[in-house]
Amino acid sequence: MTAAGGIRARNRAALEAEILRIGQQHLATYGAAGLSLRAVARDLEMASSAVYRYVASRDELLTRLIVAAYDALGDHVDAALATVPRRSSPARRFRIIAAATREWALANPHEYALIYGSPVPGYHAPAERTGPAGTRVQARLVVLLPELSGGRRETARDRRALGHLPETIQAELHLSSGGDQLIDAGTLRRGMTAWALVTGTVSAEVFEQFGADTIPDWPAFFDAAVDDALALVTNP
Amino acid sequence: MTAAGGIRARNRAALEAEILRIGQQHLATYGAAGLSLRAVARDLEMASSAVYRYVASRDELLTRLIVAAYDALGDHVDAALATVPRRSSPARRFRIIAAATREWALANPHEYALIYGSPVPGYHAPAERTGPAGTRVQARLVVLLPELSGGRRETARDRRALGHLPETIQAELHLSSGGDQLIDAGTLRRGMTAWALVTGTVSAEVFEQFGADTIPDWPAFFDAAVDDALALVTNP
DNA sequence: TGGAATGCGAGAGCGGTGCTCTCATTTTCA
DNA sequence: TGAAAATGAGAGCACCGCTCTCGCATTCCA
Repeated sequence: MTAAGGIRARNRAALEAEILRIGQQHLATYGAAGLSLRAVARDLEMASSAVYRYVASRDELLTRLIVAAYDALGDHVDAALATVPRRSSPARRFRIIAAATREWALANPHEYALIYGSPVPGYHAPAERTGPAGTRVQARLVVLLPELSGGRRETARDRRALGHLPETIQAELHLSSGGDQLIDAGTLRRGMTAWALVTGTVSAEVFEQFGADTIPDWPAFFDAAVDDALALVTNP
Repeated sequence: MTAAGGIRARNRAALEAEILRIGQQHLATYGAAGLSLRAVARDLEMASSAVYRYVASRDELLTRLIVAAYDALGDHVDAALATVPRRSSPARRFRIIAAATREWALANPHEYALIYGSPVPGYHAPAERTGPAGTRVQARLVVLLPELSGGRRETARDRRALGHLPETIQAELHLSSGGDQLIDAGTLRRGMTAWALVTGTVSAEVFEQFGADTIPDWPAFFDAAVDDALALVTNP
């Protein structure tokens, strides 16, 4: 018995997109562990074996969902940044990026878990596929750092910790924004630590690492943490 | 065909312990997603149905593994603290707790993922079972905070964020250590943020959230982050 | 001490999963 | 138009969580 109608008519790209869409839906509903290719196939009214024409494996679908999640977060952050004047203060932009990240994480906890939680099964998301989408938010942050940083105090330890990373970042910065600002190891190191503070706080809230209902006012807690993160970068 | 010999002889407690042990082994090897009751049963040379006499479900085993992971981390931190004089400075003790947490996380990434990563499947670890073991490290930290904190500056936002939490903690502190030190909302809030910074940094390393091989010297990066976390608490 | 109650392990079985293989059909294109 | 490629379905394999029943061993207790 052949499936209803029109399935065959949809072209490959549309079908791949629909598989991703249904996958996102299942991910949001059941979480990564509950994601099943067979269930996706059922929603598509296709035989489970047929979806393997479009997705090589479950891990392949998971990888696509990770990329999609990175992109969704990136879009959300960019949209938030777009609501604010182009040359608003870097501190304000930092706060907006942090707040948008928290918002998106709370609205999409399973997607957030996919990218900022533990790597799902035993499998390792291939960096060459998640890379470009995965660094969008960090890229938005890095461009703020030079202006944000009060002074370029850097320690020998900062330089040791990051090695040639500042120069690498510097080159990319130069290419993308054309800015000629200098990123020293201290600023970059503190910026990365500040971001770890933000994501650590978001994870604490989303994953209830302090226990459920321990923090009565998470928005206030988060704002305070973001202020601390900012102070970390601006007052070395 | 009945299993080899002596299985029946082991009493219930020993068998439960062995199930946990094999579970830990599988967890460390294959990760939480690869944990299978049937595979544990095979290692025990038992029928899969028989292990259900000792473990109600896979989630039940997972919950026990979470508790065990919390305890192992707590033991590791306590052991590290024990190598240092009883009245060493709170800053030194903070550093030891942070370093021990990182050590343990790197040595046991899957266990770390279980407790500081994303909540595993769709299931929610019952707080009444993970609670006592889950707060051991935090308890070690909290007792350091009053002495660590330079001044008790607290903002209205700190008080709003934490509500009655300081009093609750205070009462528990008084019971356990008998100390009469006061924890204000500012100190506690900054202490929790500092801990989020530490776990955020550990997660960044263990889960490769900055990308693989981005940070050339993680020990140096981590030490710098811990110094920032300490500064956050001591210099409000 | 002997019978009853309980504990325990094994096996079969249900519905689910990922994935592969084959086969028939459709579409594409030279 | 006819060969080649793409597509979908179905059967099937091995694995999973979990349940049920059955037989045997142990324990308890009258």
